[in-house]
Amino acid sequence: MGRPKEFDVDEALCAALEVFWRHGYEGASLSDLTDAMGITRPSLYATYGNKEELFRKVLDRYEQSHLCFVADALAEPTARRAIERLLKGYADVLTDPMHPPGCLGVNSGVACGEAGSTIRDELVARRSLSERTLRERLDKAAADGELPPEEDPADWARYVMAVGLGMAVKASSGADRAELHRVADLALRALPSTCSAL
Amino acid sequence: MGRPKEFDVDEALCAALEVFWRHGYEGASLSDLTDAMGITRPSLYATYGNKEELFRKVLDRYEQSHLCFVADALAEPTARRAIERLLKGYADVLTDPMHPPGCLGVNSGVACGEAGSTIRDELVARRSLSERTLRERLDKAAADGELPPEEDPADWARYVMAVGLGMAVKASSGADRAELHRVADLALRALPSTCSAL
DNA sequence: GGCTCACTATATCGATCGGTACAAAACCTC
DNA sequence: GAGGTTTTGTACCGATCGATATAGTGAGCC
Repeated sequence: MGRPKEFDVDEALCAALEVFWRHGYEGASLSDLTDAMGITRPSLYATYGNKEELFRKVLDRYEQSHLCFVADALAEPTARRAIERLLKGYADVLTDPMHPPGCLGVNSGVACGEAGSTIRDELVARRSLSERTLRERLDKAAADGELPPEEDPADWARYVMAVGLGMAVKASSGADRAELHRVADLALRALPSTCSAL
Repeated sequence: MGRPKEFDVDEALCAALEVFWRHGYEGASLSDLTDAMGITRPSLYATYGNKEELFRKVLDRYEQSHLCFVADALAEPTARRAIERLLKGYADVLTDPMHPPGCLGVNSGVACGEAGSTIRDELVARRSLSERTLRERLDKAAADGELPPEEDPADWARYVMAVGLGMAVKASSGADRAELHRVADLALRALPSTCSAL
């Protein structure tokens, strides 16, 4: 019962994603958002809560629709293949002309004012979780003998994450897909030879 | 003639640097700045112009007082030593507990609203200049035979920059000095063996 | 001492920020 | 249709944004 919504909740969320992606969390104003989403301010609050909750919903959608390649990458049989697919897939997302350049999480969470500190913490936590997931994959590689015992999986996970984050900043600055793929190729050269043998 | 200033221009600039470094360009409000600088709003405008000009002055000071190690690093006799000193020195600055974590330029320039777009462009240009300077150092390495002819100095410069930028994001997220040094160590492993021989 | 000049402080500017109160409009059930 | 419920559009809230007008204050010069 009651009056039905005149807009598609998921479609509007997608429009909000575009705005947050381009301008970051604090850089995106409610006017920017409502304009892009094609809805009015009260509709936004009634449907998504407030700006912060909307951003969290956008984040979830972003991860499951643009970062979904991560799970497949980690499922690759070798650590080298996994890391390569991780970095190349990330490079593709960061420079896809269909979307704003760079990474939503990095664009929104590097620095902020007082208002965005909780969002910043949330993004730090999500990145930390990603690194942990990668480390666990590399733990497995170490157990399989793919990573020599003198190598620390945590160090390698941190290194791969750092390269990815750096690619994200470079993408925001205008780097294109080919450039980031070359970055990934050079980054892969650091892997121990026992990794590249497979 | 006239009434003398009651504050030290350079000291106040240093306080402004701290605020911008911590909160980014847009995240730092004029109230944050004047409070930290210990001066009133009209004094700020009379002395530094406006927020944007103040930030540019802060940027210049930042580069010459915290990024001054770059010139020394590039002057190292070998490319490997240069890159190592570049990354290690950068890691030290990013995690120096005397200052806010991360890089002023990265914290301020990844994403922004409408107001900060000219600042963003400026920061992109400065990073581009840094990468160009590094590439020219690697051109020399290639000419010296230190870098094999099949290796592209531009690719290596881009890779090193990406690693540095990634370390900056990780530092903003709480990574410490030792962690970033290990990232740098792994990044250095990618270098061709002809580089590491020296 | 008077004068000039640069700096300081208060108070405020219009614009925009995130967030809502209110009432008209559109749908359902009965 | 009538009543109840939800969404919509408008208009607005207090707070804060960057930026100033204006008046008062303190120093050097004649």
